[in-house]
Amino acid sequence: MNSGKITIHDISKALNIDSSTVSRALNDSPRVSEKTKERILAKASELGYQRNSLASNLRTNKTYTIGVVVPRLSRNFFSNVISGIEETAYEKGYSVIICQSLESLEREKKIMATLFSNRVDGILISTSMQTESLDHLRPYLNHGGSIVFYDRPRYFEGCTSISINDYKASFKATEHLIQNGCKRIVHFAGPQLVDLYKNRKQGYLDALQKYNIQFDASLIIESKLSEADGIASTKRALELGNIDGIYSSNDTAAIGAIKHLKMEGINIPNDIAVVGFNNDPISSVIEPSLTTINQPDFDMGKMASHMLISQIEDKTKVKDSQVLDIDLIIRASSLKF
Amino acid sequence: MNSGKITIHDISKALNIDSSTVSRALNDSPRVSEKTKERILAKASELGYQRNSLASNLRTNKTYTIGVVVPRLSRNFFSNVISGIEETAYEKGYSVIICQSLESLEREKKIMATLFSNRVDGILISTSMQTESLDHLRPYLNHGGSIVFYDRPRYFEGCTSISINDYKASFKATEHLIQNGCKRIVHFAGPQLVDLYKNRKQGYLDALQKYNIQFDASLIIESKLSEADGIASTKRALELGNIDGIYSSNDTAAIGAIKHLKMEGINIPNDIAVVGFNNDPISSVIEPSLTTINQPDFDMGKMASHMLISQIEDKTKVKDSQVLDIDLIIRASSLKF
DNA sequence: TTGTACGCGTTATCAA
DNA sequence: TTGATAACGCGTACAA
Repeated sequence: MNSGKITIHDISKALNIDSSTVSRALNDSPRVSEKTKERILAKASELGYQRNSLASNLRTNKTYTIGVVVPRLSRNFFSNVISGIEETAYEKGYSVIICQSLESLEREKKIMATLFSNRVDGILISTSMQTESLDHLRPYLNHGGSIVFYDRPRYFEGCTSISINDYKASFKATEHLIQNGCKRIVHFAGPQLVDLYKNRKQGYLDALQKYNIQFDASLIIESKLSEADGIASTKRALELGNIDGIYSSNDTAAIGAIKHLKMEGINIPNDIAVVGFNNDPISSVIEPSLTTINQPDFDMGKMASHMLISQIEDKTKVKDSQVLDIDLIIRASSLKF
Repeated sequence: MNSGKITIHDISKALNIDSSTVSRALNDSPRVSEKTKERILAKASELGYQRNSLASNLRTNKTYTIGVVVPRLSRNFFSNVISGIEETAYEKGYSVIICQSLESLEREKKIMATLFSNRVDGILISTSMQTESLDHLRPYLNHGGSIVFYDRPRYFEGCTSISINDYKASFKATEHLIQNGCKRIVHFAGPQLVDLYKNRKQGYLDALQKYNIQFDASLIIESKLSEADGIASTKRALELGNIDGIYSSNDTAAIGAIKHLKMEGINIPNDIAVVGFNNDPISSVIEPSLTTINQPDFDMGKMASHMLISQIEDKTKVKDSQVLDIDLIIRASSLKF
């Protein structure tokens, strides 16, 4: 009982051994005889001793904790990334503090201050959509902290990033539609202030160019890519006439498209083929099942966590940013007969 | 630059003011004159001072951190709960440490030790499927920590729980099938060592009884409720003959059922109606769309977080456990003509 | 192998 | 209103 207030000094007194020896024993130092080590460990568990990491961390200036800043936890993609992060962190003996920016720069700044004051050993961050300048990260870096960007890569003072090759994925997706006979492909683009969506658009454009398909600016419809946006964009696309393919920057909007096309009695894929991006669980369930890009979310989290921890533990080795490849998952929505 | 190593002593020296006064100023204590307060704050930001919470926490024995133990982050339900937890915690000035047990008791024990040693102010936990005894929580409680159980309620030493009325929800779901003409309803039950699944089964049983439908033990098929389990269970159900309804303890298995029934050319809902549990995003997309139980996951997280923090901040007030109500979302899979 | 002595950065207590 | 001092619990040079 009352096991929480036991300190090394209590063990020290109970055994008439100096607290420094107790400390060494608990840290399994070789500079303590096996015999006293055993006595100490026995007493520790008898008293229900639990180390106070606060004191230990203060003393050693090391917390075995990493901070994760995520735009929004409830998005499937991010929660899978975090799941991966947590897994690797756990294996390496690190705890994970999670904070959501909700795409707000102000929150992101507060979060950085909190993580700093808690002296986390490193930070994994996917910056908010509002974040342009990265000045608020500087104090933490100057302090000697390590930062790795995930999902949304940034170039910043020797920090590394881990992300997905959006351009290439997008190129592949568009190419796939072309090879399945599409000539007039509408692109549902995301907010162009986000690099990731810019890259997806560029991949689309370059694929068209490679196959000598003439570019028509009206075929690019920008939105925030919600399901409702997908429906609205589809309506606009149908008004353009002669559309035979839709490539959406995410699955959510693509699902909207499929729903609307079905309602209009348009055959997918023969009249209009559809390709999405993300490989949401839904994409395999909807009918017709949705061709899409699979992102290695879980693995991305594992790798990010791995990169960060190896940077924390071996500062000398400068690592390179990583760009993960992506798979095109071909399903019914794009295979014309 | 080098802004990380600034302590209150540096400010103290630079201004020739004692560090205790600096500390008071930084904590906005009323016992410092406005004038010196201003000077101190100015100097602090000039030097790029960042408080060291480790030291502060050690001294005050308070961390403004709560630990969350979750069986599996990548499940939609849990990530939404955590999203809610994080939201309320952030509002109240608490950070959140997240740990996954992956349904392993061994991991859960380690996690408890870590959270304890980090002196988190409170813990929100959904115990693993392997967890029967709660002895590993005792040291933390004795220490004076607060624990709130979420999703999977437990009775334990004055701790409170927040959960969902699984029994009632299950009763409702089964009743709905009966009222739609089902006479022989198969129940996909989850692992019966988990209370939650026990309650769901009981709700099913009691609904049958209320409507004088004779009980047939072979109609209850237990599994871990993966999609593959759902398919396997459906095969077994079909062998039983004369089935006209399936009530599954989660959507995942229900989706498996729908897929298999469609493959067999069985009409849903006219031949066999299907009801799930969880209101996964998929449930509204699959065809036919799935009737299911909606759980207020995000709100549950907010409330859990709220309960815990108010317990932390006002130990005297003993709160009651909460049971949240649930909605039956009626869709195409259960409406017979 | 063990003990001595001190410091990590902050805050609480007491005195001025 | 401010200053001096000790204490939170642990880890580590250094000495023995």
